[in-house]
Amino acid sequence: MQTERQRQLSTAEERRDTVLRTAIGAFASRGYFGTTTTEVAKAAGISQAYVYRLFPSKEALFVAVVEYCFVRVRASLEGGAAAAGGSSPEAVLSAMGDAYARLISDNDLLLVQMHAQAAAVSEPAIRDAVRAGYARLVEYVRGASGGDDRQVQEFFAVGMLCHLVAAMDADKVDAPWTRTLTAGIRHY
Amino acid sequence: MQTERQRQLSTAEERRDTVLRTAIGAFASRGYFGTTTTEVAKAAGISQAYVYRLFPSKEALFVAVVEYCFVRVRASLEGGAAAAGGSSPEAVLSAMGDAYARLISDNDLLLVQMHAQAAAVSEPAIRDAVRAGYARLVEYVRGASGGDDRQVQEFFAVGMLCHLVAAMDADKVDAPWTRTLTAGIRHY
DNA sequence: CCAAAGAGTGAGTGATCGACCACACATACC
DNA sequence: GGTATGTGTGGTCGATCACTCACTCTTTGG
Repeated sequence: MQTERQRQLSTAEERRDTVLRTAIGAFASRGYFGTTTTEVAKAAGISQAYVYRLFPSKEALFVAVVEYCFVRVRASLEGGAAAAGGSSPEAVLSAMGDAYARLISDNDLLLVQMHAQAAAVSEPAIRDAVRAGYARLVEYVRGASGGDDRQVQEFFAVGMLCHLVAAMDADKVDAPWTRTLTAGIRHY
Repeated sequence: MQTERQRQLSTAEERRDTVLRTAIGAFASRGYFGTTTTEVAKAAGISQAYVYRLFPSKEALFVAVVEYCFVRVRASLEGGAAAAGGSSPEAVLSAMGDAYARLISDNDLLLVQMHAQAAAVSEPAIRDAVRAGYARLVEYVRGASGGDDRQVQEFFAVGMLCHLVAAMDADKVDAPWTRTLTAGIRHY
């Protein structure tokens, strides 16, 4: 029987995609400095040595993960904007916020963003990636929503507040101060 | 000549203070995971071994640094509130924001805060310190300003936006998106 | 069927990490 | 002066880090 032989090995391109997807979970808890390439390899189901076949360095790997996160965030905002149609800036921004809240109901994406910002201070390559990511994000939000500077700024300020809430797991604490910080922030 | 013999050795308490002050600069760029105890020791002018005489572990040291940062932030806000007298919530919050902006004109304090938030995800002791710090800060801002939930939340949201701006060194980039994010944010 | 190219790994490399100990020196107290 | 206590360091520990190399197995194409 001449059955169509199934491939056992993935192509390098497929593996790179797998690594990018799974590395988000690996980097989420301990960030760039605190996460080892062994942990990334384990999450992707490959050997640590092969990580270095797919990416030239840990830094390049992390930068690729960060860029991948920005792509997903942007795709999520596009979905939100599309759902809102061409209505008022307030409505579009609200729909975007809602889509973003759904995207990060699993916190990993958000945590990687936060760790990337922290690592951006000392690692120029990461800083460039974060800058480029936010540059595209800000301009996209401005264009798609039609909001003014103040509205766009508030949109990102609230997003940053989400980072703080998620990092502290403030949802788990029932107190006046957490209710103040999380007021009006959607959570799925 | 019986001159008053000068002490050559510091007391452990003085050394601990020195370490806390200087460790802010050490932890600022690479955070909890990325900063070595050797770097902390060098910044304080003592041997790495002695760091472990003064603090039981790297984690306990970092927690102490974070708590020290919160104390300084709170003192700064108190100064701002005092300068504003007992005027309207908006005026007090503005004065606090101004005092805070002066405090972090040197970015180290702000960067440590950001790194602490990031490390809080995986290190329970750090998370507790960050939670406690923000709990006190939120309640203090609420009480001293007399602002409502929305005003207090916005105060901290803008603060978080400051973190992002500082991490990316967005001031150094002259572009529409950086102007949007940094609009109205004081900087000394 | 065979050879070139690609996928994938075990077993390391030197360097560096957090932590620790034995020991030297300074101070305080009697 | 002597001794108990506190300040401070050099040297080193096992573990672990990012990264590399030699090698095996699979797939492709003629």
